[in-house]
Amino acid sequence: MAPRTRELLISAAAELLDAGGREAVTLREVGHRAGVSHNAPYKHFANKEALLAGVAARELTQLGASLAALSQRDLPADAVLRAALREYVGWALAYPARFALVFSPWTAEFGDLATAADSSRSTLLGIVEAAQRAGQLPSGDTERVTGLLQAVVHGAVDLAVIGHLAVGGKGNADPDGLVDDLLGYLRASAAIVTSA
Amino acid sequence: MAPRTRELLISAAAELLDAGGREAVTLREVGHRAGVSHNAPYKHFANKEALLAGVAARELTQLGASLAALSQRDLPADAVLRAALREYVGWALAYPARFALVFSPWTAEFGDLATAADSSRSTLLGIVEAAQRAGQLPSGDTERVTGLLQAVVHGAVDLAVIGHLAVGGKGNADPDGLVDDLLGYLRASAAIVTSA
DNA sequence: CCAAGGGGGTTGACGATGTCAACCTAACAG
DNA sequence: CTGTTAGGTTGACATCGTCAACCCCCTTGG
Repeated sequence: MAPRTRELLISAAAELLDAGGREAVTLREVGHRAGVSHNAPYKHFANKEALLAGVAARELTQLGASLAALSQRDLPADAVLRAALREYVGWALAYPARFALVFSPWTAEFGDLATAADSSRSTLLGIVEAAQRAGQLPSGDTERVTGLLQAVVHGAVDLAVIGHLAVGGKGNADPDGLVDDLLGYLRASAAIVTSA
Repeated sequence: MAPRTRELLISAAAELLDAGGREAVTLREVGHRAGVSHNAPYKHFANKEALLAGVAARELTQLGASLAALSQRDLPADAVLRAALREYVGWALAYPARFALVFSPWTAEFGDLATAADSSRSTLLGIVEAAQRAGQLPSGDTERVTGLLQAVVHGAVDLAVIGHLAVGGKGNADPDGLVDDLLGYLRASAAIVTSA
């Protein structure tokens, strides 16, 4: 009566991931924490990588859902954009190992992951498009603008997580500071691109 | 008379890394490819992570040296900046696994790595400063501008390596296209920021 | 010249881990 | 009632990281 085993396995894996990084996730310990025995995971996942893909898919799905919820609560477009960035940055800084897992190279064979990625990307496209209409981001090819937005934010967050640098010199532990810096930068770029 | 064993080990590890990612790097196979027996690596590195840190340090050092060489050949500042970006992007796309390794979370205990990182960062600072003087990048706090430049480029490259997106919709396999897109974006932001 | 020491290498062992194979059992379909 | 199957179990195996013990030059101080 516990078809929730699959979810328990994913949660246990996420715990281990948070505690000790990817290497700390061992199939056996995952099984143990889920209350099943060392080979039970194979009844739900083809192998270890598939389990990790399951974790990544769950994270991406939740993130996408948060963004979708944001864009439904009718707020001004700039507030939605800011909140979306805070969501993303806050998640990455709170769970750096999950962030690293989600944005690590995946082979194309994990359908769930691809689906979750597509879904959250299209939500993001909607947010960007609204921000464009509100003049908060450069008009023009939404795909392109979204790509650049993703690049700036993802790059800043990744470097902050690693600790290689702090954008704006404010240190890397503060999501709000990071978001403010990035938004300021984006607005400046937006101004010139829209006027060109 | 082969005190080159350490370098051989690093090269072997890099090979395995390229061929199959981090998981494919096994201490035993590294030893074998270097012509020594399993456990010889422990005479040169404390453990597997230290060996990988050695690989990362070598990559970072080489990249830094390339940038330093570029900034010495007296070229116009914008050409140096462009060439530096091409170097970085080309390296990352050619050796995605090394790129992922270098920009993965490192514990602070690897001196070589920190040294290499500091060195190449200061070279980059010099390039950015020259570009600022030439009006190719916004004037103002060089640290901050460098940080943003790094964020945009690193983010775009990381996403391209993963395949999650292509900046500008041009696909992700073309270093030159990526550099052109990024430079166009940077110039646009430079224009507004300097004029403000 | 010799002895001491250590850098660099070897073999052997051990525990942990991913994965395969075989078996079990309860639920459910025909 | 009978077969199938999803979900779980135990046992075994090869591989991997790592530790311990040993060994062989080469250097270096006396």
